[in-house]
Amino acid sequence: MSRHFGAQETDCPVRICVSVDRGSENPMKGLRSKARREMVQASGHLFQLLGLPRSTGQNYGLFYLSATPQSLDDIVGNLGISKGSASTGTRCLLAWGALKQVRTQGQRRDYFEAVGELRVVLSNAYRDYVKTRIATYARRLATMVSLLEEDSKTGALDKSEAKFCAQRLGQLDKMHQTLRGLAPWAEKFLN
Amino acid sequence: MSRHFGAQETDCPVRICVSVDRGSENPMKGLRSKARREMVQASGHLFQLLGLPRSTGQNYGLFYLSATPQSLDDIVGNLGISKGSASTGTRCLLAWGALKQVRTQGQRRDYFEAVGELRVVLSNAYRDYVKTRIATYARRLATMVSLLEEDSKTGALDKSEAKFCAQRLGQLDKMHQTLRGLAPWAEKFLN
DNA sequence: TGATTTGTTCAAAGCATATTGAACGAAATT
DNA sequence: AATTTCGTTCAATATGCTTTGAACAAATCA
Repeated sequence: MSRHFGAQETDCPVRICVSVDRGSENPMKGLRSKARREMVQASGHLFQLLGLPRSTGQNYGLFYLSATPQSLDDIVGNLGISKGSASTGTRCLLAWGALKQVRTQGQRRDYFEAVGELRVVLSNAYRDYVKTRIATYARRLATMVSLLEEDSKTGALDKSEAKFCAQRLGQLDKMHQTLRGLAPWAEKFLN
Repeated sequence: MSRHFGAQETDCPVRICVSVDRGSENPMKGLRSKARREMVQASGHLFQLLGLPRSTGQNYGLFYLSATPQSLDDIVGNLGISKGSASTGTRCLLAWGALKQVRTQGQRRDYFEAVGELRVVLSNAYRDYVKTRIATYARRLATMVSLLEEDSKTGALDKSEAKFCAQRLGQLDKMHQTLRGLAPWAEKFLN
C-alpha cells in the first residue's frame, strides 16, 4: 500500500553493497605503493562481493602487483593481517590455481607468485564454482518436478495449482537449457 | 611447503558454500506442498550465495510457485519468518521488478505475485547489479593507473616494478574491454 | 640431538549482516 | 470519532562468517 511517508516504490531496503575497507584502520603498514594499496582494497572488495573472504582477496591483490615472489611474512608485513589468515588464504589461492609456489634454492621459506594468465584463474573458477553450482540447482529442479508429482497425488496441491507450478518449473528448465547452450561459448572465451 | 600431514595441495581451507537451510528447524508451518518447500529452500540458498538475504529469497521462491496472489500474512504463515522480514523482503523484490502488486477490489490487504517473465527480473538484476559493478571496478582500475604513475615519481616503486605493474594493469584493462564487447550479447540474451 | 625457523590448525573473539518484534502511523471499518 | 487492521520502521538480538593468535608439527640448522 505504500502507506507511509518515506515509502517509495523504488526503494530497496536491503543493502546490496559490501562494507567499505577503510585503509586507514587496517594499516597495510609495509605497503608504500599507493597503486598496490588500491589493488589490495579493490581485490578484497571484489572477493567479499563474491562471498569469499576479504583477506584472501587482499592477499591475491598483493601478489597480482608483485614482480618478485612473496613469502607468508611478506604478506603479513604488507597487509597487516595475521599469519593464520595469510596461510589460509594462500593455500586457498594455490588450490584455485591463482598462485604458484616458487622454489628457491637454499631458502627455507615458501615463496609464491600470482599466476600471470588471468584466463587460467577464471577458467578454474568457472569449472569449480559456476559449473558445479548450475549442476546443483539443475538437480534441485529435477527434485522439485518429482515432488510436484507427489504433491498432486497427496492432494497437497490442487489440479490448477499443480499445473501452474509445472509451468513455472518448465520455465526454469528452459532457462537451464539455454545456459547449457551458452556453456561452450563461455568455455571458448576462457580457453 | 605442505609441511603437515593433512595438508594436500588441492585442499581449499575456505568454505565456498553457504550454510544449509535445514527445513526442520525453520518450520515453514503452513507449507504443505513439498515442491514449494524445496523451491523456498533452493531460492533462499541461491540468494544467500549471491550475497542477498536468505529470507528474501525464500520469499521469492514462495511467490514463484504460487498461482494466487499472496499477502504479507500469507508469507509469514507459510515461511515462519517475522512480519518485518516479510515486509522488507517484499519491498525489495518489488523494487527489483521481481514482484508486482495486485490490487483487489474491496480488499484492504496488499497482495503480490511474482513477475512471470524471469527474463525481466534477470534483465533488471543485470542492469542494477552486474553492469554498475563492472563500471565501478573499471573506475578503480583507472585510479590504479594514475596511482602507479605517482608511485613511479615518488619512488615508491622502482622502474622494473612499475613496468611489471603496468603490464598487469594492462591485462586487466584488456579483460574489461572484452567484457564490454560481450555486454551487447548479454543484453540481447536478456531482451 | 637440541634449538630455531616456519607453516598449519582451530578454538575463541571479533565483526557484519539478517532477523525479530514491539511501537508507530496510515487507512479502512464501525 | 473510536476502533481495528495493516504495513513499516528500527533498536536490539541472533546468527554465521572472518580473523586472530597461541599451540603445535615439520623441517632446517648448529
